[in-house]
Amino acid sequence: MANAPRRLVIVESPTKATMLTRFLGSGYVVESSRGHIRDLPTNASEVPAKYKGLPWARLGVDVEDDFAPLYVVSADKKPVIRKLKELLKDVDELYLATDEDREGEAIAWHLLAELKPKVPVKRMVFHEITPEAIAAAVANPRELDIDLVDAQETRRILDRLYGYEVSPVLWKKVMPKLSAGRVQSVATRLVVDRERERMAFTSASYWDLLATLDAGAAATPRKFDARLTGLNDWKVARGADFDSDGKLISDAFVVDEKCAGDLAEALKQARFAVDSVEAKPFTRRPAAPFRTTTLQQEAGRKLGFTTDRTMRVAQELYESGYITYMRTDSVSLSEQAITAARKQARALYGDDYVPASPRVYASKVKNAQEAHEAIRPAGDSFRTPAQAKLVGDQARLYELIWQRTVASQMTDARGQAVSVKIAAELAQRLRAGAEMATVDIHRAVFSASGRTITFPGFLKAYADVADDEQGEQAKLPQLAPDQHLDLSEIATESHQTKPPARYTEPTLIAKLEELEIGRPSTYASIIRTITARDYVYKKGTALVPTWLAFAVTRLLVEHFPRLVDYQFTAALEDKLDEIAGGDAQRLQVLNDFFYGAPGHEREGLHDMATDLGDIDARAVSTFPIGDPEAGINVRVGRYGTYVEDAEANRANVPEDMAPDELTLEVAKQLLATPAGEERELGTDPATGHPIVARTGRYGPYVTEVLEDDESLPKSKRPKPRTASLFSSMQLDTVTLDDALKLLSLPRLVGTDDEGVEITAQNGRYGPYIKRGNDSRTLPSEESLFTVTLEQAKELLAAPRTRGRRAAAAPLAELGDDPATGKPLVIKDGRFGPYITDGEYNVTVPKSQPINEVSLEVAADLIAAKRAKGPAPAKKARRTSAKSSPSKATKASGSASTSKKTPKPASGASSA
DNA sequence: CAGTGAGCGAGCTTCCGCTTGACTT
Repeated sequence: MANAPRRLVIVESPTKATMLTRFLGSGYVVESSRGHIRDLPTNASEVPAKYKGLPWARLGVDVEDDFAPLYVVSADKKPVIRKLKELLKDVDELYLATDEDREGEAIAWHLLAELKPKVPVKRMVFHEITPEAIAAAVANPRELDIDLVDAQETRRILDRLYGYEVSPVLWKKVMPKLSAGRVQSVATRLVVDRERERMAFTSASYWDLLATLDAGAAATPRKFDARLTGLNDWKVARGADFDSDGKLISDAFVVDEKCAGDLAEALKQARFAVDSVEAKPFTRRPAAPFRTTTLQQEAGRKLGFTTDRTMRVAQELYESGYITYMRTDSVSLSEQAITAARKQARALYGDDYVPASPRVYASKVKNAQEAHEAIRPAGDSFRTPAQAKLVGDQARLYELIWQRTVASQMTDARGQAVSVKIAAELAQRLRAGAEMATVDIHRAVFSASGRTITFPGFLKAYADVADDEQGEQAKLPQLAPDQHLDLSEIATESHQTKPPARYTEPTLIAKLEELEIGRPSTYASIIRTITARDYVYKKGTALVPTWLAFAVTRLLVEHFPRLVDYQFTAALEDKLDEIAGGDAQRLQVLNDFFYGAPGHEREGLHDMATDLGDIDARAVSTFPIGDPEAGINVRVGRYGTYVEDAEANRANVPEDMAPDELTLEVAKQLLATPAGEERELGTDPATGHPIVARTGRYGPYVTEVLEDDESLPKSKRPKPRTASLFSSMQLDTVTLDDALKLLSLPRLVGTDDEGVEITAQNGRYGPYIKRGNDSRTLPSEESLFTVTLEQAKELLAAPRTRGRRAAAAPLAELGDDPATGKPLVIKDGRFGPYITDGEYNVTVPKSQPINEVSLEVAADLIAAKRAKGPAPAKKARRTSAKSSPSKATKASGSASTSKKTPKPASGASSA
């Protein structure tokens, strides 16, 4: 007993660890890493002190040394590492059982690098948790796949370089805090491009007829509907016959309103008879079991869940053991699951509903990594929804998953598709069409179709949305050619072609999956990111782009075209596969991406993100509305989006107005309406001008309304007096008296001995007095009205550096810097407490309590600052792209910027 | 996007993929 070897098995998910513990029994300790355990530092606070100040610290990747990454264990991962190290002390072997995909392999490698185990290490993989699978995994360990780890690291570094080099371009050219990335920027572009299609779309209108026909008392159903589809021997135009410009693209006949009305009238006298009946058998196969994206789509369509909600509920079901892992790109079921599904289908519906051999589904996802199974009920016999005894969202989502899984192992549905054509001969020819092309119509053709299910097969268990809609199709009676029909009702219907629909959360994610962008674990967060950045917002379920998204997308498309190319990620995936297969070098991939391929240095990210002179910030944010000749633009500004005409008149664009709603007419209307809310306070008795209170860019203010003399150019028109409210006043309570008082500013305080005027006024930094070019801040807003000439002269006589600054004593005096002899003090500044020696300033780190800052620490901080130099010198740009991939690696330091740690195989053979 | 005078210490924002954080007497 005591001699039996003890093993630590590390998996990624705690839930999986619990399940595994049950199967492995004594001798095994199973613990989880909870995902990745370390990563590149996200910001300066995560960069270890010894790397601070290095030019590449911001990136966490030393782009000058073969893109060596700097990895740190973030604060929330430290306890995990501590726990694992603790457990490692008492075992004889370590099994790294992270997922068998790129990320999982990398997690295993990071674990190895961080835990530095002294015991033998094995890499173990399994895709399903069954006794057999686990036994096989234990019996067949392998070594860590360093090429696969390399592929992951390349992906990680490239994403970092993209995100952290391009985002700052947006800060400079569009707005601070914006972001760009390989995934989010394409997601945003998709939504923007779709909106552009909608804006360019021209609708076409056409008409048709809907006839209700009576097949006689013996028929069931007796009445059915048929739609006009032909006239004489021409096809009648439908939506598909028009293109996005509203132009007819076929030789179909377009029925207009008059024609439709005339036809309806004429057809009341016509003879209707069945022309042809066509019946075709059809079969339908069940859909594959769920993977993450299809679950999100179906939960959205059938249950109305957002992707976030779907994933949250699925996580709950997974953690409580009801379903298998929910972040997967695989549609394959384990043997165990196939057996369970077939057994359940047979028990519930009978032998006829289960095919002779199991159905096998292959993944259609191109970059699928298949580390997990499809999403299905857990276990080797499924709990039916009733047995599961779940409630609420969990019950609904479980039922959906259960149905889809069981149905996926059931037989095809079979049925008959019937399509009927009915001809109506007009008693009199009808003349239709406009002057140029009039035609005679003598015959109208109507069509009706219906589907009947003869054997439901899998539909017994699971009907998808398409089936539901077809279920609503009216049944057709038995009909025979030449059978006479009576017209019961006839109605004209008008139709318009519709622009392409906006993306919804699930359809956007499905599109990203098709483009191989993003992973199951990130689909829901992609939506969160582009929403949080205000690139898109939801209108109902539709994703609508903002004008900000238009501006950002335009900048990227015009200046970083390669990075937002829809094929970029797919091509990258190919490269990563080559690296994983040992057929490509990561260094070359990164070099080409960052510095440009040899001879194409200009196309490297580094040059593109550095030379910003070409990017015209104003142009990027300006979009003409309608005809550019109209001179009306929509512009994305710091304070929101507005429209502007040639005379610089401006009006805000309401936040909930979708870009495709902002037509030229709407823009003109916006410009014609006075902006924003305002409150009329009354009339200035002195001038007769109305006085209003408004909220502006700098907060609430009052102003007088002058009649606009349209004949003068804007710059020549008289400017109305304006004044900010005092902080004691509010927009909805300010009175006319207050306003008049405010508008009386600036106040002439008096004239000094030299005859120079001293005035009191309110400004950007608050109240102040002014004498020529000299000024002093006043203590309060009220003092604008009370300050006397004497007080003003006194203020002006004092040096301006007095006042606040002199009053602000240092928070602490630390003593003299041993290096320079200068006194070090802590002062309170706009950005918090900082240490200064009079020349250099350093903000006190947040983690450091001010009263505990020692002289030594302060001196070190100042010294570090001094070492950086007085002004951050412009980074010298590399002139030669690296072309020698085989450079000596950096001396392997403790911070593990070097990747060449020995393989775990070192101890794999433990005999 | 209402207009208006100074002078002081900057430094941060951001990526994509893995995963679930937790307590206290």
